[in-house]
Amino acid sequence: MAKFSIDLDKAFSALADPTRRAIVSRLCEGPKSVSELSEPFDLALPSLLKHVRVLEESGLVSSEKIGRIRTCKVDAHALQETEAWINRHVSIWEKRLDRLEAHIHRMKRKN
Amino acid sequence: MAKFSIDLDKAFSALADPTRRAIVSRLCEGPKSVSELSEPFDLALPSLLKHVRVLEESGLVSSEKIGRIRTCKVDAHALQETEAWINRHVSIWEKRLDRLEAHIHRMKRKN
DNA sequence: CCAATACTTTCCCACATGGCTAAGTTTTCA
DNA sequence: TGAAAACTTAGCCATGTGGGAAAGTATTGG
Repeated sequence: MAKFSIDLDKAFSALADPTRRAIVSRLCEGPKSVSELSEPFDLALPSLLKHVRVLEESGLVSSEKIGRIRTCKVDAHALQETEAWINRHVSIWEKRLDRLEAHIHRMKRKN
Repeated sequence: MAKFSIDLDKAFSALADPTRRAIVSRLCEGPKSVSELSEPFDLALPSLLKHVRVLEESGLVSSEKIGRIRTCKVDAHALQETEAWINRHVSIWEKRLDRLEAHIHRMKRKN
């Protein structure tokens, strides 16, 4: 099976921070420069930039610098992969939950 | 709107650790005691216990101590809530991605 | 060509996290 | 009752994370 091109550890921990979830949400509205991105946050630029770097490392966001402006955008491909993984994982959980419930049911019968 | 009873920050950061994802997976097979849980891991008991505590704080796992044995299990309710949130969020992302793609499409036309 | 703009780098700090060992505590069983 | 089992607590350590200020580096626009 093909290896994941996204890293779950990195994806989950990237999304564990509310500021970063907000950044992803804003970028879903359309690409933005670093300073545009920083507007709604009460954060110094270097701090915001760190969040952007974390999101880039996770593969959820990508950016390109043209002239003096770095434009950031959501990486549609990575998002779709994340979504695909989530769907798969949720279905695994569902199956296991069914088993768990069946197990609990059996236990109750025995009492 | 009703407040979430699970905390996204905590849920995501709980799942960001591979050991904790493995614990959740094992618990999906059925409830387990702390020492049963620890078997496949090369971890001292207190370290494993810390992971369990993190999962409990996130609401994904619950446990009960009877006698000297603490039995841990996946919290089906919290899992379903997490799943529900994920589904909702993915659909928000999809809508926004559509908008993003439409935006890119418009940009391309202008060139 | 020089000032303003837009990052970027380089530190620094406080606190959280993940690991450990050692020393409890509480139950259970012989 | 007294040792073994199953956690639990306390404390230590190294590393990672999220925040900042200050100074540096390109790129413009006038």
